[in-house]
Amino acid sequence: MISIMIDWIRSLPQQQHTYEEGQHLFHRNDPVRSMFFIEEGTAQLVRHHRDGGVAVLQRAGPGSMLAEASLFASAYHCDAVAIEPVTAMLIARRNLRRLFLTSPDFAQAWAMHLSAEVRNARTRAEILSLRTIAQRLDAWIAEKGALPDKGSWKSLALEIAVSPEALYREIARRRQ
Amino acid sequence: MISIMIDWIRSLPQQQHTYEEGQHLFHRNDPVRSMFFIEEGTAQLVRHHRDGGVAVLQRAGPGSMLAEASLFASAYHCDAVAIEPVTAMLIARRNLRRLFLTSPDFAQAWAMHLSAEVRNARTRAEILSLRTIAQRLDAWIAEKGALPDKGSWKSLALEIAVSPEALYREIARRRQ
DNA sequence: CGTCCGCTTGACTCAGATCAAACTTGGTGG
DNA sequence: CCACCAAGTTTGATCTGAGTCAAGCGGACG
Repeated sequence: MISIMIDWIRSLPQQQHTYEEGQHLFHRNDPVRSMFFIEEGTAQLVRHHRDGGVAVLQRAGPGSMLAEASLFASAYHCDAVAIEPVTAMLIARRNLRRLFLTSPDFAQAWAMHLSAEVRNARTRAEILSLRTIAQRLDAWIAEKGALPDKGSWKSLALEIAVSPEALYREIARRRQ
Repeated sequence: MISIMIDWIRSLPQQQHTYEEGQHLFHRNDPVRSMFFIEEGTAQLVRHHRDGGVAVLQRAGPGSMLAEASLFASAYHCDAVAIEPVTAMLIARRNLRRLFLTSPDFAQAWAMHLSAEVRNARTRAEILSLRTIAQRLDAWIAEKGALPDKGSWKSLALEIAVSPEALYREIARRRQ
């Protein structure tokens, strides 16, 4: 999906930036100047609540795009934070915009990418609307194919919004 | 947002259809032939689980588009059901596609619309990842501005995935 | 006037959050 | 090579928010 777009994006002027763990790539309400293309590391889109809690809107690993939804927006609608050292390609928004407006093929690839994001986000919401851990895990597995490897169960717990302990227990129960 | 696109869409050949309550506008895996523009009534995108439960991916009322994410997909990824009598405008996909590919302005409007859907869906997921009713209601209100009127609390409960009774209690608590 | 539906409230139950303590593992530095 | 540390995992005990069942209320509408 994204891979279709890479060729186009690579043809635009770009600038590489690195970010340390915990550093912000951008802040909510910042004017949108660049689009971010993650080459290494992982960044998260997060939103802060008045009660101090943070909610993760999206995790973006190598090969994914950050803030695709902002190409035609005037300001970012959330924060982007590196959760490990990140290398990112920055593409000036106006260049990407020009490409979009002049190349129908790129525009189509972009629309397909956005559509995939819509589906992803809706699927996540669908999973989160289930009431029990067992159901959420089933739905997650139905979507992704299989349970991930051991080291990443904690972040899976975060993704499906259950406590790690509860998820461990559910997994243990299934191993019976 | 959508209003920007209406003018364009209106210029295409269209066909009006009506659907009764409970009738399907399309089924999952059906080949995508048309895009649906709701004029009257309400339809829902739903997905069925093996355990018989249904999950609502999206509610679409008058003025909104159904299956925008399918313009470049080959098959629908969920079912669409009328939850009350629906009048919809059907636009042949190939016409909309041609418009997208030939009009950069329309393509931009379309991309903006998809971006808005991405944000909506992510916001919904964000709300659903909160653990208590109070938090979900706060987040919902922060997003939409205010508590809806009395007749629609039940569907609000559905949207934030809590039982109606629990929501009523939370609202009552706030009226103290 | 009766029926339907959304709302209200009570009582009970339980899945899962939270706190807590141990155990596995990989990596780091002495 | 080993002590040590940090993360993730495992398991136990306790508590509570919210789901469920149930019974009653009130307005809309044929």
